[in-house]
Amino acid sequence: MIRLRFAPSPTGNLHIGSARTALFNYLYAKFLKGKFILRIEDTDILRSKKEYEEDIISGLKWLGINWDEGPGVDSVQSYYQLDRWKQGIYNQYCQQLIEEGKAYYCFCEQEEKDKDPLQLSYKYSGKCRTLSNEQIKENIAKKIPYAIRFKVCEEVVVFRDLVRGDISFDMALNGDLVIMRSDGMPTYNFAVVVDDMDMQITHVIRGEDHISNTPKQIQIFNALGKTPPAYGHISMILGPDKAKLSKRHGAKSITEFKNEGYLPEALFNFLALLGWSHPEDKEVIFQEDLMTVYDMARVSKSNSVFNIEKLNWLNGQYLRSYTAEHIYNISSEFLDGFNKSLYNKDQLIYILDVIKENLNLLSDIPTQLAVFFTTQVIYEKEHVQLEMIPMIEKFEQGLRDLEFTSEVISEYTNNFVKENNIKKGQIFHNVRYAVSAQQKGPSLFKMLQVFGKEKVCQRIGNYIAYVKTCSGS
RNA sequence: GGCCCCAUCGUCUAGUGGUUAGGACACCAGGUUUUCAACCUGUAAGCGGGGGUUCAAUUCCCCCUGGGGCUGCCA
Repeated sequence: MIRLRFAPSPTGNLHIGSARTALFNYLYAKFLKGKFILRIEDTDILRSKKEYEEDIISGLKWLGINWDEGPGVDSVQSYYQLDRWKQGIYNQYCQQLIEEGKAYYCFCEQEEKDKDPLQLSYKYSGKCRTLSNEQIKENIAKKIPYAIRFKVCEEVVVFRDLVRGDISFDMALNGDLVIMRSDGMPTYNFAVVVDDMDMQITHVIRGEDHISNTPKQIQIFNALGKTPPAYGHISMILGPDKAKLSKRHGAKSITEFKNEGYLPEALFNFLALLGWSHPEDKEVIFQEDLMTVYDMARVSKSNSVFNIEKLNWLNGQYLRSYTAEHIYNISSEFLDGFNKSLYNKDQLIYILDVIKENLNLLSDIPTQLAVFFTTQVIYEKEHVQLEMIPMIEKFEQGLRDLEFTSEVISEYTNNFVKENNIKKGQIFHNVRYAVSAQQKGPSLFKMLQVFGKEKVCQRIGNYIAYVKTCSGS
């Protein structure tokens, strides 16, 4: 059975980098027809917060990344490390290692390494490795705080990375590592191993920043008598300055993308393309299709810069492919600011259909919509064309007898232009300005239809009056 | 400092010894359009440097350079 997992620590919101890691695991699990598991690594009690956990969970759900096992899914076991710690799981395995002589009590004080920046290569001496049972008992009796260290084997560890091939580390360069802190909590490297082992994880896809943790985890797996999973390390996402995208470097949370009007499908698609490519170079790919082709063999090794322009384009592709009704259904928060009594639902959907082509983000809606809701049009002298006034007056008169649909108005306008021998653009421009005081905007006839005859004629009248006042006649 | 990873247009990438080095975003030009956008067409733009191996290197090896990561009783 194939089992992959995403194991975030709730010490921050779900940001673009960890969302991508989750997505790669999810997609690869689906590609292999396996299970995808969500596990919360909350052993850092100081920095973990419930609100972050909620943000991560809701962010994943919003993106459409669903887990087969994990929080919110019925199960006998917990997928929170804190719970598992309370059940004594880590302690049990730790005890096993101590008994087998593979781990030991360490009474050394916590190292302070930040004094001398040049002396960075620090390695624990292994001082407590050789403590006798008596000394250990004595120290415990004296209530000297202790941690448990894992005896690192001084060997070369080689593993075959799913995306990079063979990677080797000389473990003689590492000191023994702490697996249980003096406060009784397991450290990351120990807890992941225990959990991945217990949960029978077969493949671990994670960020490149974990490469150097891998040999340590492999040794712990071996010490526990289990085979480690396959590891695949994906590249990092970089900011426009090519620095690692982190919270302080403008790594936006998924919630922010949502609030800014991005569609989950588009973000999902975009993230899948960041460090992976479709065998046929496709760019717009739906989730269901991704699941059938998402092979790790097509994951690229180098870091990638986050390119917001492409995300915007992709978002527009998705948005424009939707019906106006669907857009209406998903954009309520961007519609909230508008006076609902002005139009009914059907009219609003019609308006959305009119402005749809101008949309990249859901958040573009308010700007595009504004012209339909303004009650006051304020003209400016410099945009006025006095010489066109007689023509506009005539145009407006003809409008009064029309059935007020965009098709009819369009036909009328075409004939009007022909009969009066004027340029199309002139009439369009002036009418647009008269009814909206804007130089540009949505398709004119559709806009007129939405406004309705009464409002259109009234505004044109106002405009004519304004121009006449301006000209001082 | 030590260890590890990486290196194709501005950006995301295809490419696994012989290609006119392909696509996408952005850009620029043209078309279409009442405007803006969208859309269509086209242009421009790239293998970091130096050594090898080979009849032949973007592709394989080494060095340099550059970028990134790790070097915690954080994850």
